[in-house]
Amino acid sequence: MVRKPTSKETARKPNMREAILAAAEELFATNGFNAVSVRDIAQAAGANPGSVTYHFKTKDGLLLEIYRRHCGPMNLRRSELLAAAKRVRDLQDRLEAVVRAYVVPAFTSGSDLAGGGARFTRLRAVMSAEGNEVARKIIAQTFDDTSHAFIDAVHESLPHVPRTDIVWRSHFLLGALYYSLVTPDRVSRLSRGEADGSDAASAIEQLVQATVAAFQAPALDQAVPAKRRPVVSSKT
Amino acid sequence: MVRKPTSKETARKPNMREAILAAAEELFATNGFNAVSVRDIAQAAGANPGSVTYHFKTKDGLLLEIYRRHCGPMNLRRSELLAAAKRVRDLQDRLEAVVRAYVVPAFTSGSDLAGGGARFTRLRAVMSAEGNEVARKIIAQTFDDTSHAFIDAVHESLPHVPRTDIVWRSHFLLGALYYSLVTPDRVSRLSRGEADGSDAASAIEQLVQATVAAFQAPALDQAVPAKRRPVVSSKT
DNA sequence: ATGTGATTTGTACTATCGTACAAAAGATCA
DNA sequence: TGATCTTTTGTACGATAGTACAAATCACAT
Repeated sequence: MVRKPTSKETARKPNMREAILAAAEELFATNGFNAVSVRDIAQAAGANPGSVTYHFKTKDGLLLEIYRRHCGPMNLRRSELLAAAKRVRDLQDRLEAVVRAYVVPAFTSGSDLAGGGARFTRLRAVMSAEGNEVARKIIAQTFDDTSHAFIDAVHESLPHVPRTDIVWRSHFLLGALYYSLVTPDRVSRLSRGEADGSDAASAIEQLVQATVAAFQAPALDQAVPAKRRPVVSSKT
Repeated sequence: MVRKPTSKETARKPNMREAILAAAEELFATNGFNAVSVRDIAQAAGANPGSVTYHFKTKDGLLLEIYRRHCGPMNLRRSELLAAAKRVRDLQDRLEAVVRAYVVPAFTSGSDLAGGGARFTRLRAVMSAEGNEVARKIIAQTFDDTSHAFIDAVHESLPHVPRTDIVWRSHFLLGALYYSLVTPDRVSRLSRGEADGSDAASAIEQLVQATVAAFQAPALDQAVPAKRRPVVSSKT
């Protein structure tokens, strides 16, 4: 409707397919999958609803393509950073480098996809929360390898911590990472404006620092030696 | 149970209202708000779709009532546990008790609502991820007080850590907490069966231990060079 | 310029959504 | 019992969902 029969020189539409992907990514990441209609996406991309069907066949197909578009580059970037991190000699520094190799690609773009890192990570967070079927399949078969590699690398830096504990803590890391991208405003609010939750650099530094410390916590087995128990007693 | 006396005040029938609430809570928590239809809820509760409208007027009203049902008891429980935790003398033990006061009510039932703790927390996680409007309003005005009280309590145990850092780390804690309830299977999978992600006791212990360590991490200020003060720029 | 294949548009179809509302069924008490 | 209030049922309505598809339009090699 807003279409203007201007000359072809002015605003040349580079690629409608890309516009649809970008719009869908943004809308899915902020509102969830089911809350966004194909018409919403088309409108945001300045396209026709039928165009979405043409390029991606179904709404699920569109989501699938978004994943396909990002998974490769992000995992590649993680592998590179992880490989580099493993070459750090000092164990303490290596741990931090390993954590950073996991965190940084999630916040920043890992390829030519403009600023896609944080947006795609947020998308994954939302799809994960919604229990989206399409997402779950891809995630499990695409990211588990990376996660295992990450866990192993952390374990190498912390041989005295049981692998189980490391799995838990890396799980917490991912949850914290997701949540930081989902509701950054909460950080700003709770800090009474002293911190900006949507500042990626701050988020990364804070997350890396906190996570390294969490990984370095004593193993759980010997940490609960029957001394502590008093406060948690009440139960229903 | 099968009392004979009739009093208009007490509700003791096979309450359909309760069944609808429980079914909605479960379905929303696992599939998100928009993916679940009123008819799905009615069917799961063994009720008629019209019954949902009768009791809760709208779908939003149903979600609202779920929140109303849980917020009070959970915050009350947290306040009690936090008050008890603050009486712990040893600073190290107190910090752990404070964290536990925040974590435990999220995993376990805080009232007579059967096993509602974890389910409701998961619901909150999902609504948060979906950016649900109804949820956001209630959350901000109901949980921010609790969060501030928690942050202050942590800060008292760690006076040398800037409040901003504590806000970030408590934010990470909530993210980790949410994610543990959203995809517990991931923990089981990544640990190759050695850990059970859906075991609340393990999750609590792991989360408390990791979080205490994260809170105790050195302050960030000296870890990050200058170049701070980016101020909140208007975002999209 | 023209033909050809790729893309975009407009529209229509069916299914399902949230919600409304009248009638049926229970419950309560004079 | 019959009157009255509460709850449940059944059904219907308008809106919107995902998708299909033919017509219109565009890009470009010839």
